[in-house]
Amino acid sequence: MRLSKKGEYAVRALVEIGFESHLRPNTLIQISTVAQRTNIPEKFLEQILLALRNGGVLKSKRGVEGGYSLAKAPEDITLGEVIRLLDGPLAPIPCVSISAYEPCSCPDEESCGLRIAMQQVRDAIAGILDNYKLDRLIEEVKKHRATKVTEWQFEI
Amino acid sequence: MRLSKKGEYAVRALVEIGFESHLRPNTLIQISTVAQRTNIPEKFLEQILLALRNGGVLKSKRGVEGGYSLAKAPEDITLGEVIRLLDGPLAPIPCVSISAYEPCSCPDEESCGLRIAMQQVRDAIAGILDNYKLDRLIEEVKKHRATKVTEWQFEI
DNA sequence: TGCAATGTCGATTGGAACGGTCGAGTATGC
DNA sequence: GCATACTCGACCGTTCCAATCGACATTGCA
Repeated sequence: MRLSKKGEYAVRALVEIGFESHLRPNTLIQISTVAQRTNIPEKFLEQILLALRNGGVLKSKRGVEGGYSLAKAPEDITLGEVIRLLDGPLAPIPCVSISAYEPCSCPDEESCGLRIAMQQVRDAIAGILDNYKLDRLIEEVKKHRATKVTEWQFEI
Repeated sequence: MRLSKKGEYAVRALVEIGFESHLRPNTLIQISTVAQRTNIPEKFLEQILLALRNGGVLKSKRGVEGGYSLAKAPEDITLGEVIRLLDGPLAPIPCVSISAYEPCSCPDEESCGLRIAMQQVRDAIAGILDNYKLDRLIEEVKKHRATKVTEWQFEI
């Protein structure tokens, strides 16, 4: 029941990007900057941000003074959306997935007890992650960094 | 957020074994029989049942007329226990795991928004799976098979 | 006692997924 | 036309997964 590094990094990067555009609206932030601040390998982060861009969560601009910014408001980006984009369906087993259903090998799907249990797990996970919006995470970071903004300012 | 085949098979096999000892108390059931009825590759099932045995969920008897049976009452076996035995911790990321905590690479764990969200997911998953007992699954199968017991009887 | 049936266990394998890197290509602004 | 950035595809080592094989230990029974 693990979240992959890609999913983890994606959320962390998005929070950083969202936080930046909260501080300085209408500015772009570069991959290298995000990588430094979040502790994520730069080249790996690259393909994650690209996937987020193709998924419509980020937008980018090339060339000098280029970079990334959110493609929509933080309150319109859910964790569920982000994680699905990088890790695939949330459902623990394909036979309870809505977006990517596939029959399982069990002799009788209807009477499969595991399926009923996993349906509940799926609903619980989706219920949390699809209602967890990016703005909530950014708020959390904002609150926390405000207290140590003086030390933090000089770290760059 | 996937459940492995091992975890999936483990639960399905346990339901079958539990169902058998409900029908015919005090009898043992062999790996080969379970494999046939559940559609699980026999040799793979072998190492799963072994793990369950070492985890105290099953007990076995060797030799002719040997086989497996539950080591405790179905109402004392939870899905959480079984899945943890074969798939490790339920937590999506190690930094929210209780049984296998490990710090994550993020710069500030305390203000990490992802961590807070994942903590909720962890609690939700554990809340469901640790309260889902094997007897509930067996009951489900019993109810369902009762209606077609006549056809089913001659399949063996 | 000896054999066949059965469970136990370790080693191995093929393949996919994961985590990560490299280098060439392309758009942009000055 | 050059520096700066994103884009894209190939690659690589490791780990994990699902599954298999073969050897061995134990037991029941003739």
